[in-house]
Amino acid sequence: MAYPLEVWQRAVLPREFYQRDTVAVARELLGKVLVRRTPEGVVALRLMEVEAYLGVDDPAAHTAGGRRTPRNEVMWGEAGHLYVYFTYGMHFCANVVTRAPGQPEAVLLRGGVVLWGDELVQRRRRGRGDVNGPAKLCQALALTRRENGTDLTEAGEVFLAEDGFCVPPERVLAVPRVGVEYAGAAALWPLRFVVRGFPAVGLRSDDGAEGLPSRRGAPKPR
DNA sequence: TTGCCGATTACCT
DNA sequence: GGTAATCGGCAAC
Repeated sequence: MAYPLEVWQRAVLPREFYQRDTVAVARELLGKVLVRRTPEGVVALRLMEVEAYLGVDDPAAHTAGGRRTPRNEVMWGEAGHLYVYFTYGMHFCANVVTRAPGQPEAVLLRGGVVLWGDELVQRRRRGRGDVNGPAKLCQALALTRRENGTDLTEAGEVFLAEDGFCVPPERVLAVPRVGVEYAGAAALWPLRFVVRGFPAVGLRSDDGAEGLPSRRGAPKPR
């Protein structure tokens, strides 16, 4: 097959994709391809886990209550840009900005499956190839403060693309977000979206991995 | 200017 | 399951 980078470069997600409802964007980001180019090579990741952050009315968001600081400035701007921040003194986390300017909402990129550049990922992750967790994702893709504000709709050093891969809605799990206990009731909002079977932190990894209704137990969701 | 704590991870028991 | 590592953001003093 042709070098897949060429394929992804021709299928970059347009601005309009990001300018919609944040929950819809989050759900639809699952299955999309995050492409990262550096002098070291190309890494491509199929997104399997994300979290929605709903702006000023979401106590768990950096922009909760209308907070606007140099750090979260990108969230206040145009949709389709990358918001990267530093946390815990040693980690970076990457988000995709959604909605319109003045509506500071975003989707945190938490994990995925490496489609290209596995060797490079292994090197950056010190021998590990798993990309489940926002800081691991940034490490695997070499995303740092330098990439903060990058426009993801241009096929440059970081962008998101569509390649026809489809995640059926019934394979998407909606569960509470991680590490936001301080946000009170909002910590329970089911704004974390995971593709069933993806080995995400704090989730059973054997649930419907083959797309079969394997022991769909007691409570019937929905 | 100070001080607390975080949208985490890895490694220990 | 517990916790150290490690530092910048941000609110309060």
